[in-house]
Amino acid sequence: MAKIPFQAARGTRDLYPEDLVLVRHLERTARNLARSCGFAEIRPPLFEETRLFRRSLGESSDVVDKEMFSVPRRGEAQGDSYTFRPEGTAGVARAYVNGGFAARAPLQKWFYLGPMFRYEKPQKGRERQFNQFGVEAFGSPSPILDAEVVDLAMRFFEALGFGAELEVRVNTMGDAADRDLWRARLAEYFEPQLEQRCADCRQRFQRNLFRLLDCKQAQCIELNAQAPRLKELLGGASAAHFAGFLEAMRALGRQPVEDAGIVRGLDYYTRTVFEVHYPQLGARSALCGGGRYDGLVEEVGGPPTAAVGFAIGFTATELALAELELPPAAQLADLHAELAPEVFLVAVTDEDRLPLLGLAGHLRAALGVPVLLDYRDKSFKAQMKEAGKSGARWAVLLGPDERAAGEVVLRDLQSRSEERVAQEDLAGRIAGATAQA
RNA sequence: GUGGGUGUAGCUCAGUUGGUUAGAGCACCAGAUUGUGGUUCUGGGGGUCGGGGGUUCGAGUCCCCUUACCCACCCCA
Repeated sequence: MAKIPFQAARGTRDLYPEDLVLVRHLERTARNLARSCGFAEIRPPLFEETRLFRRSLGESSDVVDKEMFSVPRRGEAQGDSYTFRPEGTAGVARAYVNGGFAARAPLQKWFYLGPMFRYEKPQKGRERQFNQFGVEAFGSPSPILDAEVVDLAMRFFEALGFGAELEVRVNTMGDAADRDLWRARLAEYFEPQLEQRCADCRQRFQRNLFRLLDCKQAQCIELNAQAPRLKELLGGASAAHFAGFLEAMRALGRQPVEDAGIVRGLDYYTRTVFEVHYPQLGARSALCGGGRYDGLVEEVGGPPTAAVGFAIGFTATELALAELELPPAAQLADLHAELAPEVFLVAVTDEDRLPLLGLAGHLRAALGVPVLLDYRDKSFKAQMKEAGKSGARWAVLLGPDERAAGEVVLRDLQSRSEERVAQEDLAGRIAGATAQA
């Protein structure tokens, strides 16, 4: 490859107009769906004080341990460093507290769209900057809310065209007390068998006990079969919550798959946790993760507040869509039509260029549609070529004859038919024809 | 952080056992007589063969280093 002085930073990519067609489609789908469920958009800053993430995600999480994009502060006292958000929940919870919602309007259902940052080694389906769609609902411990949140995630993928194989896997992490008990039991159970387990598991035993449960090594899977199950240690309130959640899911017509291996990587989860999978995609089938985090708001300085949410990564979603050949060709063509101009103005001679510029301004103001013309001194014929290639519906031709008569030639580039139209009637004529079609 | 693969025009790739001025398709630009597009034809611009070093009479082709990207592991969206 030729020597290029600069390139996009590792793990980042440029989204060109062509790429944004799909991104906007995802965002539009997310916005419409979220709004229909009563979620309002929120946009917290892209970076926060580092300690917010340390506190909320947990010191031992991989994200905090080695994946943070942090920048030192300068000249501002000895403040904490800043970190570009590796996920959305912590910042949204912080915003909830700062906005004083706990006191004035505790029930809030919010969603966000935007980039997240993790300092990881990039590979397929993983970037250092990636977009997420997430929702967070604060102020209710009701399992009905959990179910509605999960349902929203499912509907997002359904709206994009994912088929009936879409699957939601659920589990419960219990509350803090349940988890302490479970952690102790697991430690007792795992310790004597460490010798027989894989090296990764011996590492995990120190770092994050729960992760031993979703190890993929054959011998570890076997050993996990007899491991103490949280479900059996669950306190009454947590058990009732999980049962209520499953019931609400059924009321929504969902059949969640219970999977004790769903153990999310961040510390803040309590009770309900879930992932949306599309098994057809194999190893990369997880498209969405989320759950309840009743302790987080308090953790970041607010009053005890129940909350539940999820995050969907667009990188994985885009990969999955490509795999499934979605959106279908016809819809994709419609989406790409956004890039095409409506009208392309063509000058027959150089003397027609300035009058055409005036006409362009007039049409843009009157119609509010994209109107293009040539800026490269192309010949009349070349301009026609460009008009055709641009995907414009209409070509408007202006030559000396038309100029003398105060008219233009309006050509329909699809039907190849054309007519002469008075310049003052042009906008109305185009608007009329478009409305008819 | 660990391991593997790849790196030739904007894009997708050819380049024989190392041998003269490095090619194709697509894209781009311009023409194919007088004011009309998407097909076709002709012509054109564009590459220090990722970078550095070495072997050789001679390297895109062999060796070493380096860098970027990709893929897998870890972990996750």
